[in-house]
Amino acid sequence: MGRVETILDVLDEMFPSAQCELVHNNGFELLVAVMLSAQTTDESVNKLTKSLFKKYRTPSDFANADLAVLEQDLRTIGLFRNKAKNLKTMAMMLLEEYNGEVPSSQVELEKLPGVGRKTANVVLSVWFDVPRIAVDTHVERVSKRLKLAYLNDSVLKVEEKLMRKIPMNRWSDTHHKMIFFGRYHCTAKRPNCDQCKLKELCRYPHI
DNA sequence: ATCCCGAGGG
DNA sequence: CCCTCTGGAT
Repeated sequence: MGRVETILDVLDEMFPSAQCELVHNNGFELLVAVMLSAQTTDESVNKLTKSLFKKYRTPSDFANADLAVLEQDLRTIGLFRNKAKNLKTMAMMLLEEYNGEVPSSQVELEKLPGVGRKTANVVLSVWFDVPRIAVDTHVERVSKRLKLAYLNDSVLKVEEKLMRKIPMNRWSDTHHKMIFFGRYHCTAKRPNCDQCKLKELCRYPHI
């Protein structure tokens, strides 16, 4: 059995139902939650959005918000000043250019402030069901440890290699399984190598 | 390459 | 104390 097949089998067995853990009720809430999740655990994001989405329900609510107030409402997560500014401007752009709707193309999404390739890929994949692999810190670390990419590959290079090696109809679920694997098992610090079924395929501790 | 930046874990 | 968390803009 090939390396990729082995990895997919083990991931299927470990996390049969991995999915997006950011709580959201619509595409706009998902976009906001993903923007908030940069350098922040989704647990912290969910704790925040639980109250945030009661106060800010629509793009208009963010667009019309006083920036200083919005900053204070985001104070419990990292990078809150950047995120407040980006959310307000993003919401204004949705109203002006997209009739208040979240655009469904990569190019349009990446025009929004604070939205880069990773965030756009998550929205496309999770909300619009477009096959994408969003490479975040977990996916990058796991991919490099399991030799699906070289250590000096950029995140874009990692994404290209994953798309080439993994069947397209497996991109979405495998992405989430790699997230879970990285978050709960193959952690950045002190990974659980003892009972890891992928130990033989791994270059750790050399990254 | 560097900055932004709070919460949680070890 | 230090490191990490589903990054993006400059």
